[in-house]
Amino acid sequence: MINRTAFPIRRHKQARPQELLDAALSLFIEKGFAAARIDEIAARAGVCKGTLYLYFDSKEDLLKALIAQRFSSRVAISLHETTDVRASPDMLRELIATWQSEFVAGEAGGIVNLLFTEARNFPVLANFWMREVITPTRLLVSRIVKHGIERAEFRAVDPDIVVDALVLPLIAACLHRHAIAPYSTLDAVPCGHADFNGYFEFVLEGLMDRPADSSQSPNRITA
Amino acid sequence: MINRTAFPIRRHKQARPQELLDAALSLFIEKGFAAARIDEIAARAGVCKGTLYLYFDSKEDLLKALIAQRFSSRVAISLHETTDVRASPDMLRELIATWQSEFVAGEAGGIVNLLFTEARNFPVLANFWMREVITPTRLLVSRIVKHGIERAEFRAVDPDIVVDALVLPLIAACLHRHAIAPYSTLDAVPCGHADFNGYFEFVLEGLMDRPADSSQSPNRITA
Amino acid sequence: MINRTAFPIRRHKQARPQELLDAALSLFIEKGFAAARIDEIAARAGVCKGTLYLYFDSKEDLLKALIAQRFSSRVAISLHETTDVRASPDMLRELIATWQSEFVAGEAGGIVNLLFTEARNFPVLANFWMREVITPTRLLVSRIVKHGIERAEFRAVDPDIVVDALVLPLIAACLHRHAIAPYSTLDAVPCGHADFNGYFEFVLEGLMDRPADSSQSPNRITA
Amino acid sequence: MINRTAFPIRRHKQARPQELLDAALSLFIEKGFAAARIDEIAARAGVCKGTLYLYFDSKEDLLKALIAQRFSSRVAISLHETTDVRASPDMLRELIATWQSEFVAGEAGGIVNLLFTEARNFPVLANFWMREVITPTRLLVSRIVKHGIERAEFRAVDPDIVVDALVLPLIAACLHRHAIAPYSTLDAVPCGHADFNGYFEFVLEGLMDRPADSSQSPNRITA
DNA sequence: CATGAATGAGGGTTCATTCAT
DNA sequence: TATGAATGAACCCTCATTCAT
Repeated sequence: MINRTAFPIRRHKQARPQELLDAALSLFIEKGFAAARIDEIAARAGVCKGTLYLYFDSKEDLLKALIAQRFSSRVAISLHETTDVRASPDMLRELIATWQSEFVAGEAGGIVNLLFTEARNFPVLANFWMREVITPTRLLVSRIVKHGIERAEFRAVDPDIVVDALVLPLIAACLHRHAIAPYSTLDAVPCGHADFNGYFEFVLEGLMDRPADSSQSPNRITA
Repeated sequence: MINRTAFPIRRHKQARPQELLDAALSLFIEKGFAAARIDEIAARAGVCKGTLYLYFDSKEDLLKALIAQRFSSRVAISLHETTDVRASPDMLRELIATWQSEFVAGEAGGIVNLLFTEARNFPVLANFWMREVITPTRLLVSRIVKHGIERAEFRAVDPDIVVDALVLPLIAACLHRHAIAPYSTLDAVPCGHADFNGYFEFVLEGLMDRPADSSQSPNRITA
Repeated sequence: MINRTAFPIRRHKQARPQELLDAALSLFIEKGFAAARIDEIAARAGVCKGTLYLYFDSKEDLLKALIAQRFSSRVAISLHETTDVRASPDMLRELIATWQSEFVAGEAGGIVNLLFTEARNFPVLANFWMREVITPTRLLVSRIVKHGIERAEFRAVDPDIVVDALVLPLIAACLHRHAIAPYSTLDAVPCGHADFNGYFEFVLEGLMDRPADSSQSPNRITA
Repeated sequence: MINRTAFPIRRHKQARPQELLDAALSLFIEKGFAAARIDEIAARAGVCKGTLYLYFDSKEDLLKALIAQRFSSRVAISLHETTDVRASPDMLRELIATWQSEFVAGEAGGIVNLLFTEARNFPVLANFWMREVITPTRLLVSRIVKHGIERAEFRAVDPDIVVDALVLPLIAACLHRHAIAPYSTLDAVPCGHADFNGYFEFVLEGLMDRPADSSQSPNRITA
């Protein structure tokens, strides 16, 4: 049908599985798992339907492979790596910036949205989200906060509350960005700032025992 | 088979459409739109499959009717009602408590989750969410904050940031509660406190120009 | 497509399952389980593909239902019923005649052939054949023979050998009739006589201690 | 990948077709024609799937080649060879023993089972069975019996009946052994004696005009 | 109005066959 | 000659929708 012969047909290709995974991920994100058609995934990867089954046992297997690859490696490991680093407000700032750029602004958030959408049908996703993402992230932020409190940089607040203040808005912004924004014509009012810098400083100020000179805050409005 | 009409068990026929809508909503929330079976919706409403089509043209029509009825009226109106009330920190406290009890702790959050899940296939849901929920809520919170700043109760911060701090965690907690928690075996570490009181006080303290005596804060940890 | 409307469409029909079973059996016998198409079974029963799944869970379920119905009831029970009857050579004669007319001459043998063909893929069939058909049949014949020996009507031979002599040829003839004969153009030489009377008398004569006057035997050839 | 030709492990290329035929036959016997996978046949022959198509046009072609080679030559010829031998009871005894050991006890019966199973789809198999196996076998046995009757060793019975008595149980036992026994857990009661000696003597005794001293029969039970 | 048996398009999956290397 | 990745027709099964009763 399609002029395959016009371009050199790529065979014996080791990259096939990855192409299929990429195609599957993009379609799962676009349409959801159930609505994504095997034919379309294969077509997007430039192969026909049967070829997909040379590399993956089933549609569900595609999703599981995606989880194993995209989450367990990239996301989780990148978080664990920072676990040992010395805690500091700058670390928090950096962590939030990374999350924001990757999950809210970037496309990785599509996976998070997929995860929330499909957790019902694939409970392994729910467990993965808790074990590999939420738990280590909350732990990391919690440690930094405790460290700050011990060194008297921060007020003595319940660290879990600070974790909520830092992590939950990012999740909400991520889900809004990928589940709502693309389909709404009314996104003039953003849900969650494109740039969380201001938000982070606000939380940090709330952590400081004495906002020495709050006029320095970039969030201050000079009426 | 049996002449059920002989018994007064049969509800008024006028209630039929509403029973079907209720059944549809509960199943959409439980299983998602795609996975909800017409047979099961009809069965839950106490009628047979064919009867459903006397009242609704299609499965999609069911969801659209639900949107028109449940979303546009109940949820939105309850929020609008509070719009005109005089702004104050207590109002914020109350607003957050209402949200928390209804959407995070209660079952109404299932609708929010459905909304996020199906916005892709039914963009009207995305628009509804923005127009009827997010925009008025943010506007309301924003007014209260501005009012507080004008009266010098609050520091002069960007009101949108406070809105983010108050609204986004509630959304994240709501979605976590309904999309992740029921399917995860690892919810020992909650995502978002069951009770947002502590969180709210933390944000409020961050809003105060001088946390005069922060030892009054319930979040303070007495080392 | 087909002028369904020409004939009154039969709906609400309780006979549907049986019509489907009949259609399935005839196609399984004709083509084997694997080669029988669900579409064709449904068409032969006068319904469309999906209708079949209102009554049976799967293609395999069709076969299992057939086994339960055709084997466990008709064949097995008819054999068990005769278990208590008083043993006699006439009983043997009758038993063999019944088998011959039903399994060799009649269509029931198609089921036996199906059973031999599909036992590999559905071991339950092999067990059923042994438990419900072979074991009780051999037991019955064995009892009759033992009874005859005790009453000195028969020579004292190993009953199992007589069972072999009576049962195995019937099985072979049945399988030949349904697996080979319809597809061979060379069946001029039959494999197993159409009528087992002569064969039975031959075996019976072999059982008699003294073929008193073998000239009475119908098998005797007067050279 | 690895240059296998560097090692003498690679068989002569001329042997390739035969290796494929052997692999195909063994798989056809094990799983049946339809369930045997081309991939597995090729793998068992030590080549890859595509190579098979260098030697055979299709899966069906494989079976046809097998028929031409294995069935028409080996089996049939071995039977024809005995056709000319002088008839005698000992010949019958030997013939039955050969059949028993080869087709019932041995693996050659798998071919017979394959033949019965696939005759429907490949009528040439049915014709082969009749022309090359059944007809000559029955003819041979018939001749021996007639010879015995002429020499007054046997009673004057219809030779076809004796053929049935001798041939059909072997066929039934063969098919039972290969189609039922491997898949049944209830083979405690055998269908057809493992050793047909007793059976043969029983038939032979029935053939004798006067079982002069039947106490010599090994089948006699000494009550 | 209400029923529920029937429909049939469309999905995921298998596997004999092909063909560029 | 040999490979094995790719193909795609055909299968079983699902389920929203229809319609005779």
